[in-house]
Amino acid sequence: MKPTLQAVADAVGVSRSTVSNAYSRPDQLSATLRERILDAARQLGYPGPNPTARSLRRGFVGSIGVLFTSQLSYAFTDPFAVRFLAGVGTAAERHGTSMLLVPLPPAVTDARRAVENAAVDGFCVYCVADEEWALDVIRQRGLPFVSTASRDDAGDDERFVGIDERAAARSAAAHVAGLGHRRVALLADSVLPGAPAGPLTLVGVDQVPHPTTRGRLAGFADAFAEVGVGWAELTLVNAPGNSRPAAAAAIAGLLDQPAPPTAVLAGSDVLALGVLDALAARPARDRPTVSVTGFDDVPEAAAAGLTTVRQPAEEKGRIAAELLLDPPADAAAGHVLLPTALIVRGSTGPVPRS
Amino acid sequence: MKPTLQAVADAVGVSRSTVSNAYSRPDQLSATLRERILDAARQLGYPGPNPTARSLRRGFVGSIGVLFTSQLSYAFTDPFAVRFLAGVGTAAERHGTSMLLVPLPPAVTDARRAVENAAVDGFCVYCVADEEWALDVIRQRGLPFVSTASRDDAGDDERFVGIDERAAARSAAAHVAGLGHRRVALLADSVLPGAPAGPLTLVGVDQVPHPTTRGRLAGFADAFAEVGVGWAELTLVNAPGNSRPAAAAAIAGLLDQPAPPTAVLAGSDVLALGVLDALAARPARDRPTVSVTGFDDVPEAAAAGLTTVRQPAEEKGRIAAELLLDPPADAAAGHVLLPTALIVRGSTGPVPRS
DNA sequence: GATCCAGTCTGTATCGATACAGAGACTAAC
DNA sequence: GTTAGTCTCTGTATCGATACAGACTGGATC
Repeated sequence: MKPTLQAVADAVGVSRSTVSNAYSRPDQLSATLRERILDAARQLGYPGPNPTARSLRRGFVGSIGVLFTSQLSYAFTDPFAVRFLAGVGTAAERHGTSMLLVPLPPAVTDARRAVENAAVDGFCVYCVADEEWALDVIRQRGLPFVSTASRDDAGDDERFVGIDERAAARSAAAHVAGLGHRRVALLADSVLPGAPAGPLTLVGVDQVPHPTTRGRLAGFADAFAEVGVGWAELTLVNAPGNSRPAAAAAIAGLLDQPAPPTAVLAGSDVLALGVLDALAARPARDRPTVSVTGFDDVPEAAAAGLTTVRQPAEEKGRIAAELLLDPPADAAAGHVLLPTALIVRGSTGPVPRS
Repeated sequence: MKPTLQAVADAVGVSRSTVSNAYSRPDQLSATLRERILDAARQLGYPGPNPTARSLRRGFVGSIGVLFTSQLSYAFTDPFAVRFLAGVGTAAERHGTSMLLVPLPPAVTDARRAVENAAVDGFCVYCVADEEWALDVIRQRGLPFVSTASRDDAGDDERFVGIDERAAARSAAAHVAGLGHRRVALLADSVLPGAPAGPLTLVGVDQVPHPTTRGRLAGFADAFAEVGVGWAELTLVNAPGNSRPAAAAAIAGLLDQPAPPTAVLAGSDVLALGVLDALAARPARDRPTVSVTGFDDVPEAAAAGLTTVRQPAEEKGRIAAELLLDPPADAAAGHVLLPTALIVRGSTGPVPRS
C-alpha cells in the first residue's frame, strides 16, 4: 500500500494540512520545514498528492475531454481529425491541461454512460455523426463545451468554432460549374444514417439530418441552381464511413454507366481521394475524364493534386480548446467562424468533348 | 449548484446507498424503486454519479495515460506516433477505457508534476527522448506501465512491446551494403541531446544515450562492419526534431560536398523523406544519385517509393494497451517482440559509376 | 410455529486530499 | 507595555461518492 499524505504527516510530526501545503502552497510554510517534509516523503516513497482525491476536493480535474461521435480508432485514420487533435493538443499544452479521448461504445446507452463518466472539466465536441444526445449529456452535467459543427439549436451562450459550410461548398461547386460541368455527382458520408452505399434519391437537401453534410450539400446545390441545374438533376451518392475504399466502392457503379458524371463533388478530401483511387484503378482505356473536388485540404490533397476547399484544421482544434480553457467574457466572441479558401489544383478541368 | 446523490436520496426518501446502487448495482434493489429513483434524478437534473468521487472511492479511474516524451503537438505530426495512438485507441475502445494524453512541459520539474498529477490507472510510454525520469515517477506512483522502447535497465516484471531495433536496422544496412555502397551517411534524431544539426563525430555508437537511436545506429554499423567499413568511416548526421525540414537542413551540407555519400540510412521515415525532399529541391544537374532508406514504413513511405524497415505501428499501440489493460499472468508474455520486414522500393539502387 | 433464506434497503466508515478559520509566536510600531 | 500585523502551523469540515456489515420483510421449509 502506497503511503498517504497522512503517513507523511505522522512521520514528520506535523499536520496533514501542512504536508498538503508543502506540495500545493509552498508559501504557506517555512522553507526548512518544507524540505523536511519532502525528504520524508521521498524516504517513505510517497508519490505526491493523489490526483483523484485532489480533483475531488478542488472541484476541477485539469483535463479536457475530446469527444468524437465515432470510433476512436476511426478518428486517427481521418487526417482532418488528426490535425484537429494536434490543434487541441497545442492549446492544451499551453494551458498545462491534459486531453482525455473518450471512446464511445456503439450502443447509445453505453455511450451516454461514457460521457457521464468522463472525468474532465469540459468537452471539445468533434462531430462526425449526429451528436445531439452527447451535447444533452454534457449540458446535464453542467460542463462547458465547444462544438465544431453548426447546429440548428445552438444556444446563444454556447461556444462554437467552425466555418460557413454552405458558402465554402458553394465556392467549390461554382468553380466546377464554371468549367462547364452539368452532369455532376455529389458524394457524401452519412447522407442518411443507415442508408446503403451508392446513389440515393432525396426529395431535397433538407432531408439530410447531419448539419455539416447538409450544409455542404446545400452549398453544392446552390451553385448549380444558379446555372440552371436543379437538385433533381444532381446525382447524390452515399459513402458511409468516410474512407477512401468506401468512397471508391460507392462511386464505382456510377463510373460504369454509359454516361458517367463529368464531375464529382465530395464532402471531404478523404472521399475525393477515394474517387481518384477508383479512377486510377481502371485501365486507362475505360477511365472516364472526371473532375473531382474535395473538402478540408488535408496534407494528402496537395500531393494528389486535388482541388479542394481549405479550412484551417489545426486552428479549429486550437481555437476550440482555447474557447474552452479561457472563455471570452463577451458571449459573441465565443462564436468563431474561420475563413475558408478554394484551392484549385489539377483534379478539376473543363468538360471533355465527347 | 448541481444536485448530488444525497439530494436525490432525500427527494425519494431513501438512503444514499440505495441511490448509488440504482446506478452502479441495479441488482441490489427492486426494479420499481430503481425507476422511481432514476425518475427523481431526471427531474432534479442529477447528472449521475460524479466521476471523480466515484474514482476516489472505487480506487481506479477507468482511463490509461499515454505519455510522449515530447511535445504533444509533435506527436500528431509524426505519422508513426499517430498510428501508434490509433492502436492504443482500438484497445482502449474494446475495454471501455479512455485515453489521457499528457502533455509534458519543457522543464523537467514541471514535467514530473504532470506525470504525478495524471489521473490514470497506468501508462503506455512512447519514448521519443530520454524517458528514464518518467518511468521513475510512474514506478514511484506504483502504477503499471508498458514501455515501447528497449531499455537498458528493464526490470523482469516490467512490460514491454517493441522490436529488435538493432537487427531490423541491420537488415536495411545490409541491403544497402549489398548494393555496393561504401560512402554512407547515417542520419538520426537526438544522436546527442543538445547537439546541433549536421555531421557529428562520435568515438563509438555507445555514446548515443537514447536506446532506440543507439540500437538502430548500431545495427547500421554492424552491417557495414561486415563488409569492412568501420564506424569511423561512416558519416554520422544529427537531425534534431525528427521532421522532414530538419532532416533536409541537416543533410544539405553533406550533399554539397565534392564527394557526397552515395547512400543515406535514416533512423526514421520522416527523416528519410526529408532527405528525399532535400534532393528533390536541387536542380537536376547537381543532384547526386543517393540511395535512401527509412525506418517504420509509415503510409507516406509507399507513395514516395522509400525503401524502409516495416514495423507494425498500430499493432504496437494495440498490444501496449492490451498488456496494460489485461496483464498476462505469465511475466514472460509481458515482453513482446514484434516482427519487422525490409521493404525494398525505388529509393535504393546500385552505386552510380562516377 | 420456529427456522432459514433470499431479496431489499439502511447506516456508518472510508477513499485521500484541500479550504478556511483560527491559534501561537514573534516582530514592529506607537 | 499594549496593539497590530506577519509568519507558521493546526484542526475541523468537506468534496461526492462506494463498500460492507447488518436490519428488516415475507415466503418457503420442516
